Amino acid sequence: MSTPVRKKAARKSPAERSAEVAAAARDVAIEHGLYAVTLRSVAARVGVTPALVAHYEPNMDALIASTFSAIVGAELTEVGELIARRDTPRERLSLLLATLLDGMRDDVTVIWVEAWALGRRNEALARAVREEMDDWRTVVQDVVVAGVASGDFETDDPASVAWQLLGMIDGLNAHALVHWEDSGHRGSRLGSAVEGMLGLPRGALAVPAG
Amino acid sequence: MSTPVRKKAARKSPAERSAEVAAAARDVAIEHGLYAVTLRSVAARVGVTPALVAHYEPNMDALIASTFSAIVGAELTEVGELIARRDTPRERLSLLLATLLDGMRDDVTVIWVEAWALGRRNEALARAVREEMDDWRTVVQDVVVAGVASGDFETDDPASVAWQLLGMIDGLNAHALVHWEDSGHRGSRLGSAVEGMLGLPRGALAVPAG
DNA sequence: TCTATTATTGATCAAACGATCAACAAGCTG
DNA sequence: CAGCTTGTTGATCGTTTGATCAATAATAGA
Repeated sequence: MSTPVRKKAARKSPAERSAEVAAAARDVAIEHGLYAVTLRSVAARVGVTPALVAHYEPNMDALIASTFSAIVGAELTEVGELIARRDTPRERLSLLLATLLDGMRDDVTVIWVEAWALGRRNEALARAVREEMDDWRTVVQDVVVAGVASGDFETDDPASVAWQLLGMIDGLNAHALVHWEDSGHRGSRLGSAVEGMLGLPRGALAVPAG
Repeated sequence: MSTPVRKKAARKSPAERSAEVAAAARDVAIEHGLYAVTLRSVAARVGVTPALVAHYEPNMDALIASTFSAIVGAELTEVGELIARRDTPRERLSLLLATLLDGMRDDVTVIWVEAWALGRRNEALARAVREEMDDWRTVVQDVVVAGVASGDFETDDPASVAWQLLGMIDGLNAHALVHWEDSGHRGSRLGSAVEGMLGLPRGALAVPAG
Protein backbone atom coordinates (compact mmCIF):
# COMPACT_ATOMS: atom_id res chain seq x y z
CA MET A 1 0.00 0.00 0.00
CA SER A 2 3.01 2.27 0.33
CA THR A 3 3.66 2.45 -3.38
CA PRO A 4 0.36 2.81 -5.23
CA VAL A 5 0.86 0.06 -7.80
CA ARG A 6 0.28 1.30 -11.30
CA LYS A 7 -1.76 -1.29 -13.18
CA LYS A 8 -1.64 -0.52 -16.85
CA ALA A 9 -2.42 3.10 -17.78
CA ALA A 10 -5.27 3.36 -20.25
CA ARG A 11 -4.48 4.45 -23.75
CA LYS A 12 -5.51 8.04 -24.39
CA SER A 13 -5.38 10.53 -27.22
CA PRO A 14 -2.15 12.51 -27.52
CA ALA A 15 -3.96 15.76 -26.81
CA GLU A 16 -5.54 14.43 -23.67
CA ARG A 17 -2.39 12.77 -22.38
CA SER A 18 -0.34 15.81 -23.17
CA ALA A 19 -2.76 17.95 -21.19
CA GLU A 20 -2.52 15.49 -18.32
CA VAL A 21 1.24 15.76 -18.29
CA ALA A 22 1.09 19.55 -18.28
CA ALA A 23 -1.45 19.56 -15.48
CA ALA A 24 0.60 17.13 -13.41
CA ALA A 25 3.68 19.26 -13.88
CA ARG A 26 1.76 22.29 -12.65
CA ASP A 27 0.54 20.40 -9.61
CA VAL A 28 4.01 19.23 -8.72
CA ALA A 29 5.42 22.72 -9.16
CA ILE A 30 2.78 24.32 -6.97
CA GLU A 31 3.19 21.71 -4.25
CA HIS A 32 6.94 21.18 -4.22
CA GLY A 33 8.45 23.84 -6.45
CA LEU A 34 9.93 23.89 -9.92
CA TYR A 35 12.93 21.86 -8.80
CA ALA A 36 10.64 18.97 -8.07
CA VAL A 37 9.33 18.88 -11.63
CA THR A 38 11.28 15.86 -12.84
CA LEU A 39 10.64 13.19 -15.39
CA ARG A 40 9.86 10.72 -12.65
CA SER A 41 7.76 12.92 -10.35
CA VAL A 42 5.50 14.03 -13.17
CA ALA A 43 5.20 10.48 -14.49
CA ALA A 44 4.26 9.17 -11.07
CA ARG A 45 1.59 11.83 -10.72
CA VAL A 46 0.04 11.01 -14.06
CA GLY A 47 0.33 7.32 -13.35
CA VAL A 48 2.53 6.45 -16.29
CA THR A 49 6.15 5.64 -17.03
CA PRO A 50 8.87 8.32 -17.10
CA ALA A 51 9.44 7.29 -20.70
CA LEU A 52 5.96 8.43 -21.63
CA VAL A 53 6.49 11.89 -20.18
CA ALA A 54 9.70 12.12 -22.14
CA HIS A 55 7.76 11.00 -25.19
CA TYR A 56 5.42 13.98 -24.93
CA GLU A 57 8.04 16.61 -24.13
CA PRO A 58 11.14 17.51 -26.13
CA ASN A 59 13.12 17.74 -22.90
CA MET A 60 12.65 18.65 -19.28
CA ASP A 61 13.88 22.21 -19.70
CA ALA A 62 10.95 22.84 -22.00
CA LEU A 63 8.43 21.26 -19.65
CA ILE A 64 9.71 23.29 -16.74
CA ALA A 65 9.56 26.47 -18.79
CA SER A 66 6.01 25.85 -19.99
CA THR A 67 4.95 24.91 -16.48
CA PHE A 68 6.30 28.18 -15.18
CA SER A 69 4.49 30.14 -17.89
CA ALA A 70 1.24 28.35 -17.20
CA ILE A 71 1.29 29.04 -13.48
CA VAL A 72 2.43 32.63 -13.69
CA GLY A 73 0.26 33.38 -16.69
CA ALA A 74 -2.81 32.12 -14.86
CA GLU A 75 -2.04 34.36 -11.93
CA LEU A 76 -1.69 37.37 -14.21
CA THR A 77 -5.02 36.66 -15.88
CA GLU A 78 -6.70 36.25 -12.53
CA VAL A 79 -5.33 39.44 -11.04
CA GLY A 80 -5.88 41.34 -14.28
CA GLU A 81 -9.56 40.45 -14.31
CA LEU A 82 -9.87 41.35 -10.67
CA ILE A 83 -8.56 44.89 -10.97
CA ALA A 84 -10.36 45.49 -14.26
CA ARG A 85 -13.57 45.60 -12.30
CA ARG A 86 -12.50 48.77 -10.54
CA ASP A 87 -13.36 52.10 -12.12
CA THR A 88 -10.52 54.50 -11.33
CA PRO A 89 -6.78 54.03 -11.80
CA ARG A 90 -6.27 54.84 -8.17
CA GLU A 91 -8.58 52.05 -7.09
CA ARG A 92 -7.04 49.64 -9.55
CA LEU A 93 -3.53 50.36 -8.33
CA SER A 94 -4.59 50.13 -4.73
CA LEU A 95 -6.30 46.80 -5.28
CA LEU A 96 -3.36 45.52 -7.29
CA LEU A 97 -0.97 46.21 -4.44
CA ALA A 98 -3.29 44.80 -1.83
CA THR A 99 -3.88 41.64 -3.81
CA LEU A 100 -0.28 40.92 -4.67
CA LEU A 101 0.80 41.45 -1.09
CA ASP A 102 -1.96 39.63 0.73
CA GLY A 103 0.19 36.56 1.28
CA MET A 104 -2.24 34.25 -0.45
CA ARG A 105 0.10 33.40 -3.32
CA ASP A 106 3.27 32.31 -1.62
CA ASP A 107 3.31 29.17 -3.70
CA VAL A 108 3.55 31.29 -6.81
CA THR A 109 6.22 33.45 -5.23
CA VAL A 110 8.30 30.32 -4.73
CA ILE A 111 7.90 29.59 -8.43
CA TRP A 112 9.19 33.05 -9.26
CA VAL A 113 12.22 32.81 -7.02
CA GLU A 114 13.10 29.35 -8.27
CA ALA A 115 12.67 30.50 -11.85
CA TRP A 116 15.11 33.37 -11.34
CA ALA A 117 17.67 30.92 -10.01
CA LEU A 118 16.96 28.07 -12.42
CA GLY A 119 16.84 30.40 -15.40
CA ARG A 120 20.58 30.70 -15.20
CA ARG A 121 20.91 27.08 -16.29
CA ASN A 122 17.77 26.71 -18.39
CA GLU A 123 17.64 29.02 -21.38
CA ALA A 124 14.04 28.15 -22.26
CA LEU A 125 12.98 29.02 -18.74
CA ALA A 126 14.95 32.26 -18.84
CA ARG A 127 13.05 33.28 -21.96
CA ALA A 128 9.75 32.39 -20.34
CA VAL A 129 10.63 34.42 -17.27
CA ARG A 130 11.41 37.47 -19.34
CA GLU A 131 8.16 37.12 -21.25
CA GLU A 132 6.04 36.79 -18.15
CA MET A 133 7.78 39.68 -16.47
CA ASP A 134 7.10 41.79 -19.49
CA ASP A 135 3.44 40.82 -19.50
CA TRP A 136 3.17 41.84 -15.89
CA ARG A 137 4.88 45.11 -16.60
CA THR A 138 2.39 45.83 -19.35
CA VAL A 139 -0.56 45.36 -17.03
CA VAL A 140 0.92 47.58 -14.35
CA GLN A 141 2.06 50.15 -16.85
CA ASP A 142 -1.45 50.39 -18.27
CA VAL A 143 -2.78 51.29 -14.86
CA VAL A 144 -0.09 53.92 -14.40
CA VAL A 145 -0.68 55.40 -17.83
CA ALA A 146 -4.38 55.62 -17.16
CA GLY A 147 -3.67 57.33 -13.88
CA VAL A 148 -1.44 59.87 -15.52
CA ALA A 149 -4.06 60.53 -18.17
CA SER A 150 -6.73 61.06 -15.56
CA GLY A 151 -4.48 63.41 -13.65
CA ASP A 152 -4.32 61.15 -10.60
CA PHE A 153 -0.69 60.08 -11.01
CA GLU A 154 2.35 62.09 -11.86
CA THR A 155 5.33 60.58 -13.67
CA ASP A 156 7.16 61.01 -16.95
CA ASP A 157 8.13 57.33 -17.31
CA PRO A 158 5.28 54.89 -16.63
CA ALA A 159 7.30 51.91 -17.85
CA SER A 160 10.04 52.60 -15.36
CA VAL A 161 7.52 53.07 -12.60
CA ALA A 162 5.90 49.78 -13.51
CA TRP A 163 9.22 47.95 -13.34
CA GLN A 164 10.05 49.45 -9.99
CA LEU A 165 6.65 48.63 -8.60
CA LEU A 166 6.92 45.01 -9.61
CA GLY A 167 10.43 44.80 -8.28
CA MET A 168 9.30 46.07 -4.92
CA ILE A 169 6.36 43.70 -4.80
CA ASP A 170 8.42 40.66 -5.73
CA GLY A 171 11.10 41.61 -3.26
CA LEU A 172 8.66 42.00 -0.41
CA ASN A 173 7.03 38.68 -1.25
CA ALA A 174 10.34 36.90 -1.53
CA HIS A 175 11.40 38.29 1.82
CA ALA A 176 8.16 37.23 3.40
CA LEU A 177 8.84 33.72 2.13
CA VAL A 178 11.81 33.49 4.45
CA HIS A 179 10.85 35.90 7.19
CA TRP A 180 7.29 34.81 7.51
CA GLU A 181 6.92 36.36 10.96
CA ASP A 182 5.73 39.76 9.78
CA SER A 183 3.62 38.42 6.95
CA GLY A 184 0.69 40.38 8.25
CA HIS A 185 2.42 43.68 7.74
CA ARG A 186 3.84 42.76 4.38
CA GLY A 187 3.71 45.85 2.24
CA SER A 188 2.18 47.91 5.00
CA ARG A 189 4.48 50.77 4.10
CA LEU A 190 4.37 50.28 0.38
CA GLY A 191 1.35 52.50 0.00
CA SER A 192 3.12 55.64 1.13
CA ALA A 193 6.17 54.63 -0.92
CA VAL A 194 4.10 54.41 -4.06
CA GLU A 195 2.39 57.65 -3.17
CA GLY A 196 5.84 59.20 -3.14
CA MET A 197 6.66 57.71 -6.51
CA LEU A 198 3.49 58.95 -8.13
CA GLY A 199 3.15 62.30 -6.45
CA LEU A 200 0.04 61.32 -4.56
CA PRO A 201 -1.10 62.81 -1.27
CA ARG A 202 -0.55 60.61 1.76
CA GLY A 203 -3.21 57.99 2.23
CA ALA A 204 -4.49 58.30 -1.30
CA LEU A 205 -3.88 54.61 -1.86
CA ALA A 206 -5.65 53.37 1.23
CA VAL A 207 -7.23 50.01 0.53
CA PRO A 208 -10.79 50.37 -0.74
CA ALA A 209 -13.42 48.34 1.07
CA GLY A 210 -14.57 45.09 -0.50
CA MET B 1 46.62 19.75 -20.75
CA SER B 2 42.86 19.54 -20.56
CA THR B 3 42.74 18.11 -17.06
CA PRO B 4 45.36 19.76 -14.87
CA VAL B 5 46.88 16.63 -13.36
CA ARG B 6 46.93 16.81 -9.61
CA LYS B 7 50.31 15.56 -8.39
CA LYS B 8 50.12 14.86 -4.70
CA ALA B 9 48.59 17.66 -2.59
CA ALA B 10 50.96 18.74 0.15
CA ARG B 11 49.98 17.98 3.68
CA LYS B 12 48.76 21.04 5.54
CA SER B 13 47.49 21.86 8.99
CA PRO B 14 43.77 21.31 9.49
CA ALA B 15 43.21 25.01 10.09
CA GLU B 16 44.95 25.99 6.90
CA ARG B 17 43.28 23.33 4.77
CA SER B 18 39.90 24.11 6.24
CA ALA B 19 40.38 27.76 5.35
CA GLU B 20 41.37 26.75 1.83
CA VAL B 21 38.21 24.74 1.43
CA ALA B 22 36.07 27.61 2.65
CA ALA B 23 37.82 30.04 0.33
CA ALA B 24 37.42 27.71 -2.64
CA ALA B 25 33.74 27.31 -1.89
CA ARG B 26 33.35 31.09 -1.84
CA ASP B 27 35.14 31.41 -5.17
CA VAL B 28 32.98 28.77 -6.79
CA ALA B 29 29.82 30.37 -5.42
CA ILE B 30 30.75 33.84 -6.66
CA GLU B 31 31.70 32.57 -10.09
CA HIS B 32 29.02 29.97 -10.74
CA GLY B 33 26.47 30.31 -7.98
CA LEU B 34 25.61 28.33 -4.87
CA TYR B 35 24.31 25.43 -6.92
CA ALA B 36 27.80 24.89 -8.29
CA VAL B 37 29.23 24.40 -4.82
CA THR B 38 29.59 20.63 -4.89
CA LEU B 39 31.94 18.22 -3.23
CA ARG B 40 33.81 17.77 -6.50
CA SER B 41 33.91 21.36 -7.73
CA VAL B 42 35.33 22.60 -4.45
CA ALA B 43 37.81 19.74 -4.29
CA ALA B 44 39.01 20.43 -7.82
CA ARG B 45 39.52 24.08 -6.97
CA VAL B 46 41.57 23.30 -3.90
CA GLY B 47 43.47 20.62 -5.76
CA VAL B 48 42.50 17.73 -3.54
CA THR B 49 40.18 14.76 -3.53
CA PRO B 50 36.44 15.11 -2.94
CA ALA B 51 36.93 12.85 0.04
CA LEU B 52 39.11 15.46 1.69
CA VAL B 53 36.50 18.15 1.36
CA ALA B 54 34.00 15.78 2.89
CA HIS B 55 36.51 15.12 5.65
CA TYR B 56 36.58 18.79 6.62
CA GLU B 57 32.85 19.46 6.38
CA PRO B 58 30.05 17.62 8.16
CA ASN B 59 28.01 17.68 4.95
CA MET B 60 27.48 19.81 1.89
CA ASP B 61 24.44 21.56 3.29
CA ALA B 62 26.63 23.01 6.00
CA LEU B 63 29.34 24.09 3.59
CA ILE B 64 26.81 25.79 1.36
CA ALA B 65 25.27 27.55 4.34
CA SER B 66 28.59 28.80 5.68
CA THR B 67 29.64 29.88 2.20
CA PHE B 68 26.48 31.91 1.89
CA SER B 69 27.05 33.53 5.28
CA ALA B 70 30.64 34.37 4.42
CA ILE B 71 29.80 36.07 1.15
CA VAL B 72 26.78 37.97 2.37
CA GLY B 73 28.39 38.84 5.68
CA ALA B 74 31.39 40.32 3.93
CA GLU B 75 29.13 42.46 1.80
CA LEU B 76 27.32 43.73 4.85
CA THR B 77 30.56 44.65 6.59
CA GLU B 78 31.79 46.43 3.49
CA VAL B 79 28.65 48.45 2.96
CA GLY B 80 28.32 49.12 6.67
CA GLU B 81 31.77 50.64 6.85
CA LEU B 82 31.11 52.66 3.74
CA ILE B 83 27.99 54.38 5.00
CA ALA B 84 29.43 54.83 8.48
CA ARG B 85 31.73 57.45 7.03
CA ARG B 86 28.78 59.73 6.29
CA ASP B 87 27.66 62.16 8.93
CA THR B 88 23.91 62.53 8.64
CA PRO B 89 21.27 59.81 8.52
CA ARG B 90 19.98 61.31 5.31
CA GLU B 91 23.37 60.96 3.64
CA ARG B 92 23.82 57.46 5.01
CA LEU B 93 20.46 56.32 3.70
CA SER B 94 21.06 57.94 0.36
CA LEU B 95 24.45 56.31 0.00
CA LEU B 96 23.08 52.99 1.15
CA LEU B 97 20.45 52.99 -1.57
CA ALA B 98 22.86 54.17 -4.23
CA THR B 99 25.41 51.55 -3.30
CA LEU B 100 23.07 48.61 -3.14
CA LEU B 101 21.49 49.52 -6.45
CA ASP B 102 24.58 50.40 -8.45
CA GLY B 103 24.62 47.03 -10.20
CA MET B 104 28.13 46.21 -9.03
CA ARG B 105 27.07 43.31 -6.88
CA ASP B 106 25.01 41.16 -9.17
CA ASP B 107 27.08 38.15 -8.24
CA VAL B 108 25.96 38.57 -4.65
CA THR B 109 22.37 39.07 -5.77
CA VAL B 110 22.54 35.71 -7.48
CA ILE B 111 23.67 34.20 -4.19
CA TRP B 112 20.68 35.72 -2.44
CA VAL B 113 18.16 34.46 -4.99
CA GLU B 114 19.66 30.99 -5.03
CA ALA B 115 19.69 30.93 -1.25
CA TRP B 116 15.99 31.76 -1.08
CA ALA B 117 15.26 28.89 -3.42
CA LEU B 118 17.76 26.42 -1.98
CA GLY B 119 16.78 27.24 1.57
CA ARG B 120 13.60 25.30 1.06
CA ARG B 121 15.62 22.08 0.86
CA ASN B 122 18.55 23.00 3.08
CA GLU B 123 17.59 23.81 6.66
CA ALA B 124 21.06 25.02 7.63
CA LEU B 125 21.02 27.41 4.72
CA ALA B 126 17.54 28.60 5.62
CA ARG B 127 18.78 29.47 9.10
CA ALA B 128 21.78 31.30 7.68
CA VAL B 129 19.55 33.27 5.35
CA ARG B 130 17.33 34.37 8.20
CA GLU B 131 20.33 35.42 10.26
CA GLU B 132 21.90 37.45 7.49
CA MET B 133 18.61 39.09 6.64
CA ASP B 134 18.24 40.06 10.25
CA ASP B 135 21.75 41.52 10.35
CA TRP B 136 20.96 43.60 7.30
CA ARG B 137 17.74 44.77 8.84
CA THR B 138 19.59 45.88 11.94
CA VAL B 139 21.97 48.03 9.93
CA VAL B 140 19.19 49.68 7.96
CA GLN B 141 17.03 50.07 11.01
CA ASP B 142 19.84 51.87 12.83
CA VAL B 143 19.99 54.43 10.06
CA VAL B 144 16.25 54.93 10.16
CA VAL B 145 16.21 55.26 13.93
CA ALA B 146 18.98 57.83 13.79
CA GLY B 147 17.04 59.73 11.18
CA VAL B 148 13.92 59.74 13.28
CA ALA B 149 15.92 60.94 16.28
CA SER B 150 17.45 63.75 14.29
CA GLY B 151 14.05 64.76 13.01
CA ASP B 152 14.94 64.00 9.40
CA PHE B 153 12.73 60.95 9.04
CA GLU B 154 9.20 60.33 10.13
CA THR B 155 7.90 56.89 11.01
CA ASP B 156 6.54 55.05 14.01
CA ASP B 157 7.98 51.66 13.07
CA PRO B 158 11.63 51.75 11.98
CA ALA B 159 11.93 47.96 11.92
CA SER B 160 9.05 47.65 9.52
CA VAL B 161 10.48 50.40 7.33
CA ALA B 162 13.84 48.62 7.32
CA TRP B 163 12.24 45.37 6.19
CA GLN B 164 10.33 47.06 3.43
CA LEU B 165 13.39 48.93 2.24
CA LEU B 166 15.42 45.76 2.01
CA GLY B 167 12.59 43.95 0.30
CA MET B 168 12.38 46.64 -2.33
CA ILE B 169 16.13 46.69 -2.89
CA ASP B 170 16.39 42.92 -3.22
CA GLY B 171 13.42 42.82 -5.51
CA LEU B 172 14.82 45.47 -7.81
CA ASN B 173 18.17 43.74 -7.91
CA ALA B 174 16.62 40.36 -8.59
CA HIS B 175 14.58 41.83 -11.40
CA ALA B 176 17.63 43.50 -12.88
CA LEU B 177 19.30 40.10 -12.89
CA VAL B 178 16.80 38.92 -15.45
CA HIS B 179 15.82 42.14 -17.15
CA TRP B 180 19.29 43.56 -17.44
CA GLU B 181 18.26 46.05 -20.10
CA ASP B 182 17.36 48.88 -17.76
CA SER B 183 20.12 48.19 -15.29
CA GLY B 184 21.22 51.79 -15.58
CA HIS B 185 17.96 53.05 -14.23
CA ARG B 186 17.72 50.44 -11.55
CA GLY B 187 16.20 52.08 -8.55
CA SER B 188 15.90 55.41 -10.29
CA ARG B 189 12.46 55.86 -8.78
CA LEU B 190 13.25 54.39 -5.41
CA GLY B 191 14.38 57.71 -4.01
CA SER B 192 10.99 59.33 -4.24
CA ALA B 193 9.39 56.13 -2.99
CA VAL B 194 11.51 56.17 0.12
CA GLU B 195 10.85 59.86 0.53
CA GLY B 196 7.18 58.96 0.59
CA MET B 197 7.76 56.29 3.22
CA LEU B 198 9.73 58.56 5.50
CA GLY B 199 7.84 61.79 5.03
CA LEU B 200 10.71 63.52 3.28
CA PRO B 201 10.36 66.36 0.80
CA ARG B 202 10.90 65.39 -2.83
CA GLY B 203 14.54 65.18 -3.81
CA ALA B 204 15.75 65.04 -0.24
CA LEU B 205 17.52 61.76 -0.97
CA ALA B 206 19.34 62.87 -4.08
CA VAL B 207 22.71 61.15 -4.29
CA PRO B 208 25.42 63.18 -2.57
CA ALA B 209 28.53 63.85 -4.62
CA GLY B 210 31.54 61.62 -4.07
C1' DT C 1 65.91 7.75 14.96
C1' DC C 2 61.80 5.47 15.86
C1' DT C 3 56.94 5.58 16.58
C1' DA C 4 52.33 7.29 16.89
C1' DT C 5 49.22 10.41 14.94
C1' DT C 6 46.57 12.04 11.23
C1' DA C 7 46.18 14.39 6.72
C1' DT C 8 45.17 12.48 2.34
C1' DT C 9 43.80 9.31 -1.09
C1' DG C 10 41.57 5.69 -4.24
C1' DA C 11 37.95 2.93 -4.59
C1' DT C 12 33.42 2.38 -4.18
C1' DC C 13 28.25 2.89 -2.97
C1' DA C 14 23.62 4.17 -3.55
C1' DA C 15 20.46 7.53 -5.20
C1' DA C 16 18.50 10.56 -8.56
C1' DC C 17 18.54 12.59 -12.80
C1' DG C 18 17.55 12.92 -18.28
C1' DA C 19 17.31 10.25 -22.12
C1' DT C 20 16.84 6.43 -25.63
C1' DC C 21 14.89 2.27 -27.86
C1' DA C 22 13.12 -2.17 -29.02
C1' DA C 23 9.04 -4.48 -27.93
C1' DC C 24 4.23 -4.84 -26.63
C1' DA C 25 -0.73 -4.02 -27.06
C1' DA C 26 -4.82 -1.16 -27.65
C1' DG C 27 -7.61 0.80 -30.97
C1' DC C 28 -8.68 2.44 -35.57
C1' DT C 29 -9.34 1.22 -40.43
C1' DG C 30 -10.42 -1.47 -44.18
C1' DC D 1 -12.05 -10.11 -38.38
C1' DA D 2 -7.33 -8.94 -39.93
C1' DG D 3 -3.76 -5.61 -40.20
C1' DC D 4 -1.65 -1.33 -39.51
C1' DT D 5 -0.83 2.65 -36.61
C1' DT D 6 0.83 4.37 -32.45
C1' DG D 7 0.28 5.05 -27.38
C1' DT D 8 2.81 2.79 -23.81
C1' DT D 9 6.20 0.24 -21.36
C1' DG D 10 10.48 -2.05 -19.31
C1' DA D 11 15.01 -2.15 -19.48
C1' DT D 12 19.00 0.21 -19.68
C1' DC D 13 22.62 3.73 -20.28
C1' DG D 14 25.55 7.60 -18.85
C1' DT D 15 26.06 11.38 -15.72
C1' DT D 16 26.21 13.74 -11.45
C1' DT D 17 25.58 14.01 -6.88
C1' DG D 18 26.84 13.13 -1.47
C1' DA D 19 28.99 10.00 1.35
C1' DT D 20 31.98 6.22 3.54
C1' DC D 21 36.24 3.63 4.56
C1' DA D 22 40.39 1.03 4.55
C1' DA D 23 44.94 2.05 3.14
C1' DT D 24 48.85 5.16 2.53
C1' DA D 25 52.22 8.64 3.57
C1' DA D 26 53.78 12.75 5.84
C1' DT D 27 54.41 15.02 10.06
C1' DA D 28 55.18 15.62 15.10
C1' DG D 29 56.71 13.98 19.37
C1' DA D 30 59.52 10.88 22.35
